[in-house]
Amino acid sequence: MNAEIPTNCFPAELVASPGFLLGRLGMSFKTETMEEFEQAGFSGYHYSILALLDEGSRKTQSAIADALKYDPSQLVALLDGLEERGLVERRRDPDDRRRQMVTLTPAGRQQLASFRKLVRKIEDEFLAPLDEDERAALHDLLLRIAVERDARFAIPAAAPSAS
Amino acid sequence: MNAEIPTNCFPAELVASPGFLLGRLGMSFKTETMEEFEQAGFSGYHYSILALLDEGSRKTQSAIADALKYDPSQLVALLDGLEERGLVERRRDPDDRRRQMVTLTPAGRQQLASFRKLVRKIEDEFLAPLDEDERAALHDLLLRIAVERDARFAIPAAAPSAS
DNA sequence: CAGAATCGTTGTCTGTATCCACGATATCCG
DNA sequence: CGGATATCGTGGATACAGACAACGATTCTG
Repeated sequence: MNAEIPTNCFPAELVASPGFLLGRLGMSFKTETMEEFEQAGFSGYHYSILALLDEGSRKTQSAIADALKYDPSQLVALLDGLEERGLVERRRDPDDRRRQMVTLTPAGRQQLASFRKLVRKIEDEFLAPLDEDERAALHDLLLRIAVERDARFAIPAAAPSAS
Repeated sequence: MNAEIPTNCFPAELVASPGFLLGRLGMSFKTETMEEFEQAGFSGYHYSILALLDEGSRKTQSAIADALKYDPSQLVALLDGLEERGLVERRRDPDDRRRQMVTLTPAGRQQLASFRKLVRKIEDEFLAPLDEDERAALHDLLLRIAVERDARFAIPAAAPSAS
């Protein structure tokens, strides 16, 4: 009858579910972002770390791991990568020599700016079918869900009116 | 120093990004769903397969794999699990004995109903902070992005009374 | 000062997805 | 009709990230 309904389409009942779409699109976005970052020799995790460091100046590794919900052992390798490229510095906290204080270097800040540009590009492509208002609406809806589920999403009011 | 900004919160610049929220929430939803299904002795993939079979009656394994973007070898194990429980049947297509025609059994249909209830529950909890209209708005926005990115999301017109 | 706790680090381990090779069957083409 | 080639489902091997546990160094507690 209709060659228009190729067998290869999703079950309508799944497509009708916001959760399913959320899962698929979220995964999709994450994958794409990761690919773009890897193509640049980094991972999305690196960006998150740099962004975090840019806000609160000095952080210990456990603070970073805690904020981003990364496994501490995972964080070691990530910071190694960043340090090798001179984007962050690790120094022992003189007050507590168990701790490593991680700080952003000027080169790190520069790299962060580059990351931001990349992320904006990816996001812009991804949200292409939506206009400005719709993107804002989407963000609002998602944020409300997120905050409900994890207090870490709550904006500290001091947000620098990004974009 | 500032108890107001607990160190364990996300960078504002990430929270301000719809893409970041999408990725996090999508992953979160997927994980939760998977946990719930595993707790019932299944995986989310099983649900997708059953839902797909419920729509187009007879499907070959490659058609399923193609529609759901599963690896064929992955599908084997999934169908094994479903078949062991008597939820689907595999029969050689007499017209092409290479093919396995997979069909839903009555028990499979029953299990599918149970899955639907479970999914509805999970989704309802997840979207708790949103009312009906907002959920619809969210779904609409996500769907538009999804369709743009993958034609398989296009609804075959036979779905709601729309069209 | 002794014991317990914390921090960063290393190594391991498990589960998952991806990729490849195989037997069976079907199609194509001489 | 027959041999080469392609497709389908299957099983096995591989690669890989994420979770977990053990360790030295340091600090805190009593």
